[in-house]
Amino acid sequence: MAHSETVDRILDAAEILFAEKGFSETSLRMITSKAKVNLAAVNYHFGSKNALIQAVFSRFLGPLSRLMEQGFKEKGWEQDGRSVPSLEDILRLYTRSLLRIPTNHENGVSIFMRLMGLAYTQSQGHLRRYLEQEYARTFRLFMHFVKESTPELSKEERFWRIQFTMGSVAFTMSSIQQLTEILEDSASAKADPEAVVNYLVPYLLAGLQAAPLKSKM
Amino acid sequence: MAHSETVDRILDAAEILFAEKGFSETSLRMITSKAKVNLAAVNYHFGSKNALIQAVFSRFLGPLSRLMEQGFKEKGWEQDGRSVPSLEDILRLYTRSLLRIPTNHENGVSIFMRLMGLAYTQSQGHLRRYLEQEYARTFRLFMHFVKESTPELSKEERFWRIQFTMGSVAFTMSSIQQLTEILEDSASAKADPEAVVNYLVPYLLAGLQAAPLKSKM
DNA sequence: GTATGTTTCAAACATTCGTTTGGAACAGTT
DNA sequence: AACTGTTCCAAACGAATGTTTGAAACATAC
Repeated sequence: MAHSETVDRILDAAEILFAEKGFSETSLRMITSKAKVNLAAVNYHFGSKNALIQAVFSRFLGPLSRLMEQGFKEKGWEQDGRSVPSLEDILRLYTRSLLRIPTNHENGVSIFMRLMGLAYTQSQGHLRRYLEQEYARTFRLFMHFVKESTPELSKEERFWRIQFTMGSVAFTMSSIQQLTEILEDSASAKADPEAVVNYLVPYLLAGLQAAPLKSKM
Repeated sequence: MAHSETVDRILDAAEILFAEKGFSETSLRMITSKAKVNLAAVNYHFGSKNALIQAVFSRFLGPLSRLMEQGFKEKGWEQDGRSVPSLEDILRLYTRSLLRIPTNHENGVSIFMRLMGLAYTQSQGHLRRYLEQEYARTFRLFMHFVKESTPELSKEERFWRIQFTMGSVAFTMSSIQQLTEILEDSASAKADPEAVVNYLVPYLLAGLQAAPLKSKM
């Protein structure tokens, strides 16, 4: 249940394989052979494959939630209070929290982002439900801040812009590995997640703050 | 091979189920029972499940490519020529082409967009290869126009912004069905793909044209 | 040392998967 | 009528899946 050598090995192997191939395309046998544990270990320690998938996520999500809420407090932001952080501050806090998730592997951050992208697009019913339940609080907080920072937008327009924003993040992060490889072939610079975020924030900021379209062309 | 009642029924059922569940999560038996044809019909007419997946895409991509190239010619844009369309014109042309793909079902456009999103995130090797090969021309044309319209951006910055843009489109469209349902619950307006595009274009435009970040915070 | 609770392991389980098979049904031609 | 090529269909195939089993191995306590 709690901590164990075997449990960690399974989680380490699983998160890598899930990120590489997706959930359905990764079999328990791939995981257990990569982790060098017995096949039955997954069902023994986690109960089922779906439970393992959720366990992989919660190992990331726990620390991430704590990082974000800690950031709120440090900056003195309160949901009920009157302080209204700027959009850039909000985006910076969220992206920086993402980048600072503690992980085992070197590419842990990339892996987690890829997993989040997969979770959103690959419509695994149980996972979506789990994330919504586990993350409703953090997500609503983000919505709240965006709302206070973009009072000029209509409710609908703001809703869609948040979707576009999440789409950029999820999609980019879900393919960040392949993308950086493409870029490193042509250009010379090594593109780590931190650099990508520095490109991402101004883009998202401009999109969220854009003047709405008045009339259709 | 060519046209047949059975072939169409299989394609119709397959594209809906793929869009709903994903490729790996959809079995041939689900498809054939929904299409009310024999299980062996898929392998008889298409050869394999992977070939069926590609057939589903080519039924969309053929008309889409023709719509886009027709748009280029109508506007007098040429890849080698000197005419430099504005970014907004480019985005408008691409999104309008997407919206005008001829389909059988009522929600055909949403289905196709969802499929494109899945194709990009769900790393189906064969499908990615097929799309890159089939679509290289159209994609490079888009890159070319964006490059000419954003001369102030560095090569790297432009690369990433194009990724962010594609992410917004792919992600939003891949979940447009669920998202509109959410919105229709809270708000009253019905959000069809055309309306979403009218929200999307200004957002993307602003992001692509944003001033690059000078220094890291 | 014996007993107890936990973890590991090889083997088997039942299902489901994509694919193949061989003949029936059908259409068109000679 | 007899032949030919295409399409359909029930049935089966082998492989792979997630899960379960029951005994072995291990550790810890009495």
